Amino acid sequence: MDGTNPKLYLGSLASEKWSTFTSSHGSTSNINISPSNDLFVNSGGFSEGEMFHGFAASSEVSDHLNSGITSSGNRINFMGTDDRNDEVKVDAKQKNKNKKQRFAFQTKSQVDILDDGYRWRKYGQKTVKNNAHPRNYYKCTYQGCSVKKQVQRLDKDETIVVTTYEGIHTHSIQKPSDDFQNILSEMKIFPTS
DNA sequence: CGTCTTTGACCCGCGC
DNA sequence: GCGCGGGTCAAAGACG
Repeated sequence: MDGTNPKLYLGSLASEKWSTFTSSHGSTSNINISPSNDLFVNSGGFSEGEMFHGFAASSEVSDHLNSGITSSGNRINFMGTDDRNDEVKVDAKQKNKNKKQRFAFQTKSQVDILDDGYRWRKYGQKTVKNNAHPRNYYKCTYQGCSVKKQVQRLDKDETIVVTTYEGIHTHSIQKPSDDFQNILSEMKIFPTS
């Protein structure tokens, strides 16, 4: 529409230091973050055949993600969604609880909310630790659909908005957004070197 | 009026 | 068990 449209962020966050994520056991980690600066995905990936905002949860995507994770034993490198630098521990119990599908990405944008074609109702706002900017909570307004999303700016770089989706929509999109489709189509998943 | 936002209260898991 | 951090509820208000 105009110059305020969100743009895919292709900056240099990947060069920043990584944190260490330690799970109490094996393979399916709670947080799987691609080191690429424009996209990160967490919570165990997607199931075959599911669609998420035009992202096919294909094995191809999963493979890319898996190959993008440096894993040795229980240790997985990631870059925190909330800019934490500390060590985070997650046990098996918590992992099973957090089984919801999660999907997050960063955009460089002046506006917090980007039109993704769905209707959202804001139901909360919280100030989070170590971040001057509040986190906003939204829920899909479609009846029976319980998809949520969180929107938050990075503390270090307030031009960057982190949007985290949780869940899979039980319905089709009502008002397709060309802007958002463009963003998705520009996204790439880079394997870790 | 219907719809969405604001905002303090409430709740809950976790670490000390 | 208590406090903290983070997620949600819901009453009241804003706005078309």
